[in-house]
Amino acid sequence: MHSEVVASRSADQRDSPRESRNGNSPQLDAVSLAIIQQLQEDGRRPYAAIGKAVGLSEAAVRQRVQKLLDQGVMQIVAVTDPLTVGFRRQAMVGINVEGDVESIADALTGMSEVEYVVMAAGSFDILAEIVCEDDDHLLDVINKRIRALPGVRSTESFVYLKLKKQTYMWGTR
Amino acid sequence: MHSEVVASRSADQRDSPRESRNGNSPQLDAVSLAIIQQLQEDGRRPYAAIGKAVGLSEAAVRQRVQKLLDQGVMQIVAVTDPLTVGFRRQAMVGINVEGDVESIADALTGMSEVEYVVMAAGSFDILAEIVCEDDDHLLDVINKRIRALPGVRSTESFVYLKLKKQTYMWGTR
DNA sequence: CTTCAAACAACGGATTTCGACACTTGAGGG
DNA sequence: CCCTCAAGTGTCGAAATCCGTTGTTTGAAG
Repeated sequence: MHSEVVASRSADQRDSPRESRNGNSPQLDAVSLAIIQQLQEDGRRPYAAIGKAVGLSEAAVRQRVQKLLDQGVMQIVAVTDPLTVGFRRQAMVGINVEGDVESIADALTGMSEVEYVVMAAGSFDILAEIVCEDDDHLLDVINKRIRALPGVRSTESFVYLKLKKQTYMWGTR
Repeated sequence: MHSEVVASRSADQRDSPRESRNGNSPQLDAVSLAIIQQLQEDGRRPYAAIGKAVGLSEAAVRQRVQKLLDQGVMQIVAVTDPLTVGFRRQAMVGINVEGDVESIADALTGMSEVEYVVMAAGSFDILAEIVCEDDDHLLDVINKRIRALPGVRSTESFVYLKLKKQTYMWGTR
């Protein structure tokens, strides 16, 4: 009744489970999409309930979910507003680069204060979101670490005042 | 050793479980922080395992987690890179506003294509992340919907080329 | 036709979830 | 000082879930 799904010789890549799921787009089928959608609504929804919703057995759902996690296509995590959890300063930093953009992006990816890195088109080459404990920490990261990277031409910072919305529900529309 | 936390007779508030957890910062204690950290590593980790890690009973962890979810402090969800899941165009939009910034932010919050809204300091008043299916859709949202809002003075868009990092692990450092 | 690997369903035991009840502690109020 | 109330925590048992295993089917390759 439902078929295809990609080959995907499983798990031998042992690299980071949550960074840069780039390279290959595993070509998700409708069933996997439906599973992801279920888990976007509730990351703890039981496998059996998901199976009923998408027309698969509990075991099959479990296999699919495990594979999606292993492949790095999806993470199931708790998400918070850092400002409510003790991190007092947060900012988006727009960065202009001369030379290899991707190597700069990789360097940012390695910084623990940087939660989000995107290569973009427009007046910034890279957008990076930074989470810090206080002003000193933020200043340090931006001025001492990011601006110090060779190839960074300029940066512009946007300090967060208030987080108004944060969703992961593209599936529900 | 650990205390406060509310009763949480469960679920009767049916409002949005995931938008604007602003207003009150519920003042989290160290134990709740530790619980959140556990769930940032694995959103499906069993309560008993979390309890062992943070020094609490399973039931106590269950109550705390439920309360954190009810309060909107935390969500447990599946997170993906939209680009790998069929959404071909994604962008960050910087917005300048004249008049009431918050009402514009609220309007953006109501749009399903807008996944992320932040009020910021700097050369933009608001940053909004948009997820669309294709170029036409993106163009429509930016030009017809966002720019049409009364009070929006100007916008600048940064189309995403590649998502390099996306984590929620501030707890682990 | 045979072989092989992947996906799935079925099953059973271990684990987890979840509601209910009881105990402890601390803050007020009479 | 005692009482009461509220919040947090621990224990327990039944129901549900998770998870490894096994066997079947399907599709592609040899």
